[in-house]
Amino acid sequence: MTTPSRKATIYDIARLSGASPSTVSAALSGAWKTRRISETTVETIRQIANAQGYSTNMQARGLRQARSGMVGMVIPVHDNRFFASMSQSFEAFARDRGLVPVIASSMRDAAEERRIVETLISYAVDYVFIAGATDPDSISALCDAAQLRHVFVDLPGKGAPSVISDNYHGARLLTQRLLTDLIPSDDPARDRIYFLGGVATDYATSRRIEGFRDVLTAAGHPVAADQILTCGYPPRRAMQTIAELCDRLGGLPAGLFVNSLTSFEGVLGHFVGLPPGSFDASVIGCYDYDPFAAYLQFPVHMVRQDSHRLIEEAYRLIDDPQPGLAVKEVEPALIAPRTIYAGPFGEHG
Amino acid sequence: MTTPSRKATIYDIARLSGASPSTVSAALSGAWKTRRISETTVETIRQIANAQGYSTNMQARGLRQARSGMVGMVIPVHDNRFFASMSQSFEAFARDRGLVPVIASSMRDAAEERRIVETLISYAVDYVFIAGATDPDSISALCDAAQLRHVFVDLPGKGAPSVISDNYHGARLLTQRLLTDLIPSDDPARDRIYFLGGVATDYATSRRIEGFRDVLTAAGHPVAADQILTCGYPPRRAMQTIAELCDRLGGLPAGLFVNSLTSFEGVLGHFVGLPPGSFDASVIGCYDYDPFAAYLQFPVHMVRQDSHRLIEEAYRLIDDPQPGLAVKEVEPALIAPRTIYAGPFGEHG
DNA sequence: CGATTTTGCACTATCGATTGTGCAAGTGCC
DNA sequence: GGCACTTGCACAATCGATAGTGCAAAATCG
Repeated sequence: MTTPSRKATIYDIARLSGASPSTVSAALSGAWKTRRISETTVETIRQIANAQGYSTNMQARGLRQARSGMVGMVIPVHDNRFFASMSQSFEAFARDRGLVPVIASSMRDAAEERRIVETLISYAVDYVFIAGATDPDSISALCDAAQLRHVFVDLPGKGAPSVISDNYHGARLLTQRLLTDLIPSDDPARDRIYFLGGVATDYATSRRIEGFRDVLTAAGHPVAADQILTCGYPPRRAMQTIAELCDRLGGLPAGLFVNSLTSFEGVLGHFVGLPPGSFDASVIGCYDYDPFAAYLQFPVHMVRQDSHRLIEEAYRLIDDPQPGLAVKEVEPALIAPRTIYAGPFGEHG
Repeated sequence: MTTPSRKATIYDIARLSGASPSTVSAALSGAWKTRRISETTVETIRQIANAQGYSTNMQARGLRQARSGMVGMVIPVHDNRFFASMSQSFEAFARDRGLVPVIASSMRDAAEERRIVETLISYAVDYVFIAGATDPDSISALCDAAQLRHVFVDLPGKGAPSVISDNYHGARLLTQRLLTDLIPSDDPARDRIYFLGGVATDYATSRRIEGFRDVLTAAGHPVAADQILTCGYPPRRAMQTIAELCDRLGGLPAGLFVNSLTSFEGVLGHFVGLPPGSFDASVIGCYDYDPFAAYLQFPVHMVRQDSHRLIEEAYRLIDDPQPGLAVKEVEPALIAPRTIYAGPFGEHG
């Protein structure tokens, strides 16, 4: 086996094998059956290609075929359990179908999101998934112009099929659970469940607030405006907000529905300053799951979104597009405190 | 603005503007200054291109230039805090230099790792980072054959520059810390610090064991073979191993050095069954950081690897390759229990 | 004003693959 | 043996961009 100074092409293999470039192409791309190339010729070519360390130039193939064999996915951030596990599933499914996954994060910035999609279009990805879209309509416009199939995940868009987590139902489950465990307080001010974190106009958050509100209202606990503390996602904001709340109430509320792990991180930052036993009279829940958060000093009920299913359904929608506008909802699960969840990728590290 | 049925090309823009395709190319690619195209012509072309929603076909450009404008990175898994935050940094740096990041996970499988690198080569990525390589030499051989610049991250290779976390030093820091907090037990069997998790032949783990051993030995606590429990990464294995250890010792050891978050997850799975107060006489540390793990019922000392710096240095090595074989080590930091780390991306969620 | 230089652009080959088409040699059948 | 098929492959066009080169018109100069 010689070491060629440049990468071998089908022309090199053609020269070495005495066949024509088109024959080499057919032999190596698998098209030889339909192109009536004899199996012996194919075998010869394969061996030479192997010896030369040949590999297809995907840019050339892609140019000719106007496809690239890549699938794109846009996520808000990588370093978040939910999205990271979506990435993992996305990649596994992509590989199953022989596609190359390209994952980019938008940092929740609409302009960045658009730029990413434009870039993916430039690279002729075969289709693209947009998770947690900031501006779905704008994305759909871009994709339509480029005739690019796309699916929204976790946050629905009007311009394309969507797969979302059933946030309303998840929030109901968690709220119900908190309500069941609630220890009535003699202090009426503290005797309520508070919703903390996220942005009220975000689709997911607004659905969760609806679920939260509906369950409480139905149980005869009307929800006041000051019970909904949508202070954004950063831990620091949540830390400040919970501190102010505790100040105002003169202690922890009877119940707390934390809307995201990052907010929960901030909540913990405050809790650490409290004396032990402070949590005994409170029930706490968090939308989203983290194995370590499940093992804190106090029990935490968590909701685990099924990112694997979300992606699975997204691929399904790409494969056979439904007539009309499909919105598929995937049920999340309530995870009891101190339970290690072993999911599709739960065993890896 | 009309909506073309297919994506506009430079030929369409050429027809519409009356210029030649090569002029259009130069105008839009930025090469017009050196190609002496007048600024008014460029402006006209730009407007038409804009109106047509033109975007460069990167496959065509890549084919011609034998580059793609993409940078590849291979990581073991996405859903792991350390690697996810590496992804985030990798992506940010890539975008800063106008490159498209492509991240793929190998699931710690050498064959998969090779396949990914071969694929990246097929797509003509400009260079590639391999994090936590399973078989670095084999990867280097592949890259050399394709004349592809590459850097190893977190686990060094002999065939290319490497940036690694200073595992030895990190392990020393953590061990020292555990030693300082150690509460001497009257039961000599339990009065030792145990190392739990990982695979002894893994580069990172072996370096950590060295650090662990050296600190203990120097402090007059020789390390017996049964103190090193490298049971792999999956939580379940760690859970079983710690259970057996506690059985054997008749309780928790005085100190525990857990080698990874996933192992720590398993350890917690066992701890949850123990009565409260069981941890009072033990000091516990974990190599790797997780904000929630830092807030458990008992204090946990954690080591935080600086993934951002690792990637930064990796890009540096790609930019100006050092003569000889560079191995850059990046220092990890010891994080006290109950501290929220706010790093480059610590504020997002 | 003629010679020389500069400006501004068009022409054309090229990157490495795929794909529609053409054609000679071989095969089967009567 | 002659005709119709089939087999097995080569030829050439093509995808959309970039880059080397050539050339007319405009500008500059003495």
